[in-house]
Amino acid sequence: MTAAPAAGAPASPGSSTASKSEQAYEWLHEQIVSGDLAPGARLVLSQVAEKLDVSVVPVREAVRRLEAEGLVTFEKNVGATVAGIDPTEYLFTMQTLSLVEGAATALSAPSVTAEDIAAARAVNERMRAFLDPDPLHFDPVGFTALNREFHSVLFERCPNPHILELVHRGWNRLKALRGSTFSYVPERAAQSIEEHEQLLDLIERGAPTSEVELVARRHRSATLDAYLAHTGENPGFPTL
Amino acid sequence: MTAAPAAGAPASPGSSTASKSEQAYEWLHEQIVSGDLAPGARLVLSQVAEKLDVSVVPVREAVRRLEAEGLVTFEKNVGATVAGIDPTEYLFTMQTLSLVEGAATALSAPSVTAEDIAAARAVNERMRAFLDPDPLHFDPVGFTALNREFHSVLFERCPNPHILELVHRGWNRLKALRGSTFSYVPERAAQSIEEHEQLLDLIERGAPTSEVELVARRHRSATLDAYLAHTGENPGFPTL
DNA sequence: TATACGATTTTCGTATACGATCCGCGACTC
DNA sequence: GAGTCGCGGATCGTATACGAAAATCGTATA
Repeated sequence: MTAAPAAGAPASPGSSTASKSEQAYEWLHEQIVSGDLAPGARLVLSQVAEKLDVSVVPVREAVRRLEAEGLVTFEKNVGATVAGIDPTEYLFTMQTLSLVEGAATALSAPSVTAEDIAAARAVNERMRAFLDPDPLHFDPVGFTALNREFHSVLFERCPNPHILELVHRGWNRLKALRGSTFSYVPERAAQSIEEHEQLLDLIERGAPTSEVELVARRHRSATLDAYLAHTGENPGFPTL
Repeated sequence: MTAAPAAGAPASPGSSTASKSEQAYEWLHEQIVSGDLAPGARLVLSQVAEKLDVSVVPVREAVRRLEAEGLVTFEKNVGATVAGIDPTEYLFTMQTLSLVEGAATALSAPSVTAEDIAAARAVNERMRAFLDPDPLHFDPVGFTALNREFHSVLFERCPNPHILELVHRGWNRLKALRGSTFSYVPERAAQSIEEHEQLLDLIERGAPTSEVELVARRHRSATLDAYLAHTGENPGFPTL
């Protein structure tokens, strides 16, 4: 993952020594987004503490931060579990991401350089390569990773740090709830790549902010719609 | 403040005893949004702990949660301070709020009842009353409170809990950084009331979601623009 | 007088200890 | 035999204690 700092992490480059609380946070965060800790898994403070060779106090703080980010749920006197089992959660997360990512992409657009565009195109071509050989053993995980890399290039220059962080959080949540949309609806992959081209063209030729936002938002909404169509579900709430 | 639960607060009504960590969180949250703790104020853990008659450990947790919400900033080995001094912070917060509140209002619209509309109209009339007597001693604080009440009615039915929480956080941040826009640009108040009417009409007649979103977003952006025009500043970043 | 250095103080960071709460299992009663 | 009560293990919640880092202030020196 290229440019995807742990959302909310202080991550000051010059920080000499990371506090243990920070270590615990990073370790847990990594375990969760990498999928080593599956959704629903219990997080026992003392066990985590022992594993990292620290006391429970820093671990508690780390868990609280993860809770605020929505990566874990916490119940008083019961404990923490890795969040994200519920499928409606997936819907809400995708919808929120379409909102904030659309905005972030639009706000980034004016600052995106020709090099950025070129880099994004390169990533998109690598995604296309994933498609070609044989539609049958398509690798949704690798494809999704590239997908994030592609979009990262386009939204990382967002000047509004709040919105940018919301985008990071959204992506992290999605990564935590394993199986991306592309696992369920591989057909969507090809269309996605085409929309990426369209988006790049738009940015390249300096299209109005509002238009970039709309296209970026729809791009993600379309992925969500594909998922819904596949599961035969009804959103249960209005679409933006 | 009618419907404005502390964002992210577990707040289960049946929770018999609130943990001390929870108490500390609520107390600090209240102090901050009410303005009793001004932006920039230092939060010394031991002092807060003593004041609440608890140990520092629960206070630390509370501060971490507030940090994740953006109400306080935290520096390693230095301590926590109430966030929100920077004027650019204000810009970013308003911009983010315009994004998420616009969406929340649009998503709520289909669920808004005739009673809701009536309630909102009533609030808007009370706002108008604030205006009438004499433009000179206009009360921006009271006006802002009503303003939040008005908008609360329109976005609280948002079915996406993530987006709704983001809206709450945005409003809380704004409240923390004292002096609303209306303090600086009282002229904006009158126009704001008119836009409220317009928004209500739109929702009442079941306008398309996208239109509601646009109007709600612009309504907030316009307040931001008024502020910028007043300070003579340039956004420094694109507008949505 | 300005500056650099070092001691002191303040405050944070973490470990350890102990009480409180919840959950599961077995015994007792109807 | 089914349901309920009570006990014990597991885990969380918080207090206290001590070490570490940073800020502050005073002093000595150029």
